[in-house]
Amino acid sequence: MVVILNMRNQKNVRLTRNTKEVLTTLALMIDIGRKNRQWTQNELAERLGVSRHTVQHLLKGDPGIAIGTVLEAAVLTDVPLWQPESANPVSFYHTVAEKAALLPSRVRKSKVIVDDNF
Amino acid sequence: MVVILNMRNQKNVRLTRNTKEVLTTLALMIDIGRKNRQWTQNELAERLGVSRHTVQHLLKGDPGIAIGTVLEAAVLTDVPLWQPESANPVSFYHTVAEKAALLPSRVRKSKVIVDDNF
DNA sequence: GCATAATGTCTGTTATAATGAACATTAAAT
DNA sequence: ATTTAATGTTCATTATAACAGACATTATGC
Repeated sequence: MVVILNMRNQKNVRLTRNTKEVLTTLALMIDIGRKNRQWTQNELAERLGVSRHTVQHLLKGDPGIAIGTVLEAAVLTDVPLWQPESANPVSFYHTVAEKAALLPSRVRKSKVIVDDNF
Repeated sequence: MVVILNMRNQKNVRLTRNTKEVLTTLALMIDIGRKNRQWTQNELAERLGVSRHTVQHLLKGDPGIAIGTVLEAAVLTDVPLWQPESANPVSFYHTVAEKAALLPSRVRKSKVIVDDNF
């Protein structure tokens, strides 16, 4: 017998070890950027337009924080996401968008494709 | 006179053009991974432990989705975050952690440092 | 060592993200 | 062309992220 209880919100989303690793690393990089810029948690909160309370959770790697807020923090503190250094985000987006355009708009179970080289 | 109204939640967090770009690119990459794996939105939702509704918002680049959910989706669909190909996540984390350990635990306004090379 | 600003931690409240369900639409396989 | 599964869209409800505020702790600059 399997009982699923309240499988509804972020708190109950099972996170892989990998995901936790990425999450804490990202938070750490943002905090490093913040310190290098000599910003207090309050200053970062103001720049983001959120409360200090939220920033603290963000810096701890809380999985429940809105992704928009976290990415904005990453951008403000110059944390590199994909592009190692060069390769501006816009052109990278277009590269991805072009790949996406080649795929069918829906998935329908029949043939099997396992290929995704970014 | 400056009026700040309801500057409280994710909906009101101003996002940079850059952040939006990153957000939609990430969502697109996840969707590509999903399709390559022949997963329906429902299947992805089940694997994530969230509703299909949430998955749809996630795939549209909704900034309000919990970052834990989005990163988990990225991991499940093999979307690379930082490391172009090699460099496993664990060692990368330690590299960042070591950098962080060298910084003071608090920020106090006096001298100015502007350096953050990841 | 001292002063104090920065950070840690807690609480009650509010806004909203996430949910489930239902129905409409549309693209892919036949 | 037809069938039907996948996706799009809406809605009321519920769980919780984010909030303000207050106080405790502690690291940093002096």
